[in-house]
Amino acid sequence: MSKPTARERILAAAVGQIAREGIDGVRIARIAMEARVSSALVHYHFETRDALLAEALDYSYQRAGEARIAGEDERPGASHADRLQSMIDGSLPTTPGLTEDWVLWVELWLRAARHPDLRPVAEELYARMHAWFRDAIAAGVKDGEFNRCDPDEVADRTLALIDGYGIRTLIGDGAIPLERARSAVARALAQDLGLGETLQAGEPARNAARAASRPVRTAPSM
Amino acid sequence: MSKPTARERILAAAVGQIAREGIDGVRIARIAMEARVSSALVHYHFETRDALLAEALDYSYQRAGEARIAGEDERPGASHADRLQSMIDGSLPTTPGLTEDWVLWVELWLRAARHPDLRPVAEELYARMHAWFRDAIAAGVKDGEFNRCDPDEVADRTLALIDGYGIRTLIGDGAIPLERARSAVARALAQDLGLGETLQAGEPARNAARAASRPVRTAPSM
DNA sequence: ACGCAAACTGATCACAAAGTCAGGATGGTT
DNA sequence: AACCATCCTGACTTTGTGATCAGTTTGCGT
Repeated sequence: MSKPTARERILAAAVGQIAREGIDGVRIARIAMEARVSSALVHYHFETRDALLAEALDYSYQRAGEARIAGEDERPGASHADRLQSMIDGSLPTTPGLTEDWVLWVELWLRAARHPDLRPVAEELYARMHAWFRDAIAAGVKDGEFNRCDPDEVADRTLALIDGYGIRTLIGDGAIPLERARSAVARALAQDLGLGETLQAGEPARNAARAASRPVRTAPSM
Repeated sequence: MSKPTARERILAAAVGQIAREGIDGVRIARIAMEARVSSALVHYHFETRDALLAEALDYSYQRAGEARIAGEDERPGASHADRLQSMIDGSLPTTPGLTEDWVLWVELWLRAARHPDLRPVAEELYARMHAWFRDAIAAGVKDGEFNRCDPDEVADRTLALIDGYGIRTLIGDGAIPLERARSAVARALAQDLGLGETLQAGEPARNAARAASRPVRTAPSM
């Protein structure tokens, strides 16, 4: 991967521009400039503007989803709680790269809301994330690290919280700082799983009976 | 309001088109057609396309936020839990009108993420929603209907859940049906407030001491 | 060295869409 | 009736941009 081909440069420029300017803001002349090629070459490699955008989005979604999951998937010594925490971190807009992914993700939401034919794309991405969380939670339950619960439901709720808090931080760190979003999601998940206040320093529940006798916390902390 | 002026028809057409086609998809020729005026008149009433769009969005956001809050605000006999529940219903895309509002809302997210100067607009809308939930929760706590908790934090979490589940249903009823989203948000909130499984048939906590000795539920229901 | 296909370019076309302008209709005031 | 301001229109100009095309360069197989 030392010398990216012109085609790859075009694709990369397209992805960057979609994130920065939005799908509708993409201009092939600008892509050409950014990739240091003539705009005619863009049309040589990609039939039409829409085809280029479709391929760029597909490429980006695929890459983002895989990187997120692959990165956190096979970690030998980590506890289930640790894996969940780092997956949450990798799912919130914690880095510039992830923020870019988020913007594309929101763009997909919007288009899917308007064009039903895009919904399968969005649903598949959701399904992948859901499956990851569901399996991680189920595994933790099976190993006695977490309380008994419905992994599907907890996974859904966690995804919703990630999306909700993620959006909020994306819009402006003023409203909800990233760190607060992180801990809020983690704490809610820890609560669902019967851990303490946090995923990281999780005092494992070991058995549901003990958890069942623990008093409910009166306030979600201050 | 029997005879909407041409200016109003133009504005209404703009709002509708933004929701249907997206901000970038708006064509003033089409707006003119829809409002049964010439496209020159659009430019007569609105300096420029951007000015029209800005006014249309502002109008729509203002209206949506106010309608949502005003509708659920002053209800005489309702319990705090009931008011929360109906506010949740009014905040999820439960009707075609609300779905349209949602699409505009997501569009604002996207733009605010890219253009920091739009963030105050988004943050103000969030602040309004947050304040409503915070106050409603605090009032319920004060009256002993809910458990003691940090209203600010519970409000934030509720908003995050609304956004997260709302998006999910917006994208396709296939993934998460609206009804499941509704109950999921309500159940999570009920849990935070120390109620039973649901907001509607809430068994009031009355005092925090009793709530503190209640066992944590082992599973978020099936 | 030759030939040939793939990669690439500058110039240009075609068209959609925002914005302008000169003037016509309408309704109110004196 | 005469006047004027507001509302409104059809026709036109301008611009930005996606797409095309004729032709040039590059690299590779024989």
